[in-house]
Amino acid sequence: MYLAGDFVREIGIVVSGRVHLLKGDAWGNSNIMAEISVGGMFAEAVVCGGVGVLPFTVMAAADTEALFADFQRIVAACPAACAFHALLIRNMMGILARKNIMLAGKMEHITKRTTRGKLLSYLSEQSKLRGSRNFEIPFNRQELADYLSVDRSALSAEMSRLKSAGAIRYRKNRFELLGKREA
Amino acid sequence: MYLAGDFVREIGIVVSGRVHLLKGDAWGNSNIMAEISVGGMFAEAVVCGGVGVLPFTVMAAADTEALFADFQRIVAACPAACAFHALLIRNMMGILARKNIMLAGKMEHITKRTTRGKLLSYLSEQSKLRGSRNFEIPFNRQELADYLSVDRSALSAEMSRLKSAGAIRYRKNRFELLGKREA
DNA sequence: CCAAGTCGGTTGTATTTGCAACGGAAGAGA
DNA sequence: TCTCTTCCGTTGCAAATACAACCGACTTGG
Repeated sequence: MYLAGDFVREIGIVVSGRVHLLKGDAWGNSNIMAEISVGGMFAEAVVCGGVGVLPFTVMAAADTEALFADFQRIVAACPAACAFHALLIRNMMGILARKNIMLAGKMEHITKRTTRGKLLSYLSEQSKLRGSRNFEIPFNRQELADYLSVDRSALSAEMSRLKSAGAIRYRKNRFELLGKREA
Repeated sequence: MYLAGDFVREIGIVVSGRVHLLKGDAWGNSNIMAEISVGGMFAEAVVCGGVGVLPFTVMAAADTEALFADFQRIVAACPAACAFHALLIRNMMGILARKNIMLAGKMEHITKRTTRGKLLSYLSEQSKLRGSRNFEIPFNRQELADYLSVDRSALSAEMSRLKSAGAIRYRKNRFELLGKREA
């Protein structure tokens, strides 16, 4: 277990079991921010960014085996000579870059102030992603609501309003964007 | 100018002038997501992540000079031999990692559903960051409201309530967290 | 000293949202 | 078929929020 504020040099990789990332506020409340399951990685940004100070607490949620890699040393040790290390770094760069894209995309939806804005932003992105105005999304209602951080029933209600306004059509997780612009 | 959806292989660096990143939705509306000024970088995550497809439109906002670097080739060209390239990749990894941390941190605040939650989450983080319950933040009210994506006056009002509840104290951009836990 | 601008707190109101509860539809399994 | 469960749309209501407007404190420049 690592505590928030600890200085870490090692990236963690969950080999078996699972790990919870906890965040505590200044008043002593804490809650689970994420669960890392087998194959998942944690603390990679902190280590690769050279920050070192953990912004969360890492706690095993069950009998867990984790692998720790001193990435700082890997990065520093053989600056140019070793093909393996160069590949590791390149792969890590790719992982971090893709995570950046995911985070930036989600941020774009969530920063919209209304449920309608968040929903349309998300649907618009998905539509472009699939290259069609008719597409399926990988979430059910509850998951979508969590992703956009809104209430499920409020999301359902908003979807109904958009449907009766003629902006979208949907059934289950298949959506179609129509011509009316209601953004 | 690059259009959203274009395939890019090159990272852009603004040498003079400035560049706007635009996002358009499925209904034809578009708005400015970010402004990159001199020294700033764009499209780096897309290129480094190997995704290639731009999720936004890049447009010069004035007479602008930009430098384009084919990072894909830098990464691929000399897989291990060249010390310069290895350093470039390491630095890029660091940049992406730190950006990840910033994004994840902001996400944590914004996903709170109430203004109070967002504010306390932010203040709590700042407090830990500075290592004291008495600290200054780098935002004025309007900037803080924008960062947390809430209304400025609503933010002010919430701060007043927290103050009279005995949870925080503040003057200008200096804050103090008190004992009462109102999270 | 005055005028104009900026910043931030307050208030009132119309909207929006979260929340709890209910009910129908669809699917799984006995 | 019957029951149990899950998913999701709907509704009513209390609470939270955005929005617009206003005001006072401060600052800046003349």
